[in-house]
Amino acid sequence: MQTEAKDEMRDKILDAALKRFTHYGASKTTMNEIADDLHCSKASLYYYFPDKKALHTAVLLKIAEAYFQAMEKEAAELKSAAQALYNIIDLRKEFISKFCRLELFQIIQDNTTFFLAEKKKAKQREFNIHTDIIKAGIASGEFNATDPALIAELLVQATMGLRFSVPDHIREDMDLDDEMMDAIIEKQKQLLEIFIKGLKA
Amino acid sequence: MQTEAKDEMRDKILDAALKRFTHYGASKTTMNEIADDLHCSKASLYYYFPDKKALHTAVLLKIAEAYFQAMEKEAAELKSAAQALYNIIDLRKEFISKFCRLELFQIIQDNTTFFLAEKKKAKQREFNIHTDIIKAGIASGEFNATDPALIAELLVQATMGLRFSVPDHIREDMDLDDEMMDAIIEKQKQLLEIFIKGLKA
DNA sequence: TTTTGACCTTGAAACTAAAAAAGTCAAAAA
DNA sequence: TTTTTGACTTTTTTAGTTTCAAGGTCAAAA
Repeated sequence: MQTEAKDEMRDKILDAALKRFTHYGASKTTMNEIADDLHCSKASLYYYFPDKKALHTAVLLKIAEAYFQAMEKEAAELKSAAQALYNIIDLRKEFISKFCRLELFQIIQDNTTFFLAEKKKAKQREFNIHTDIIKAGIASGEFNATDPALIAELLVQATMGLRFSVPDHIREDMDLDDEMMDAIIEKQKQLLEIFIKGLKA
Repeated sequence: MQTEAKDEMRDKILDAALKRFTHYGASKTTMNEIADDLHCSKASLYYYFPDKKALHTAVLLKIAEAYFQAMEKEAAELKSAAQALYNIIDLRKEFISKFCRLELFQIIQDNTTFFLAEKKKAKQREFNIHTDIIKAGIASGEFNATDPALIAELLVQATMGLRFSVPDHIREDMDLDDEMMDAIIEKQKQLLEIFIKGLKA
């Protein structure tokens, strides 16, 4: 069966690409370099991916999948809804630290219909995870709210927004140093604390 | 006395510049155009302002002053702390709608030591206003919190952050259409609602 | 003290050429 | 038949250059 071997090669390409991207950034990585790493020809890459953008997208989708699965695991195994929300903040930090060098922002800036749709799906998935956690919190009597979905969206957006409003200037590459990162995480947790209090009221 | 007349001319220049900036954007406005509007020579402008950036800065400081004074008035006349916080959201919207065409972002991107310091001062002033409102809320028994300054900073940053996290993409010029603007204001008020509940707990 | 015309200087577009990387394809290999 | 490849074309990026509008200066005038 051809598809098995094909999927395997596809995966090898994704791994090689991810390595290059994390090390040198997506924009500085050429198709030839990836091919050389794999000891194959550039033309082979084009047998598996229609173009460079498709490769970028596939890499991004792959790591996004890992991110969401980690979150979903957190949500599934939760003991306390509040604790799950705190843990997700740390999870997100880990993810960003790990993959910030990819220059995802470049890919994410792409505003084609396809990509806007993918972004929307990803946002929705994150909202849903939070909705489930908040629902669990309501069910257990930990929280008190009527519209979990609305609350979840608001919480995610308010938390993410701090990433932009806490730094005193937004760098072009949207990158931030460790110190700033920690300051943001700290603020996110402070906000979550008040937010949770608000949900208990 | 020369300073009086000088200040008057300086003000006329600022008004003319503001008009041009709001109509065509700061980057599309030339010193010659401003001079022509005032029926004076470009060289005259340079008698009052050392360079174009100084003019930009002076215009920005002028409208910022009006913005802060409106906020401070709101804070001074407050009946309910919660209501004051809601009103400030509307005040901010009004301000942004009015001056978004200036292309302030360009000026704000300037990261010289001087400008970073000015930005810091402005942020601090906004924090202070919020701190005072929250302190008033605590004093009146409306809120229950131990660190008003920390809460104020968090509230401002969380609110402002929504400006970036609610839109599905951040435009280069940081501009947003009316529809998006309304969505953001709505979110800001929702957040404020929960935030205030959290402060009452 | 303030204004100005004439002048100098600078920086952002607008081209250009060269290089590098993206992308294609017919033929070979598996 | 599926996969791979070298040799090829096309597109994009970069670096160098020119040009011109806009920024900025100054000595003289008002």
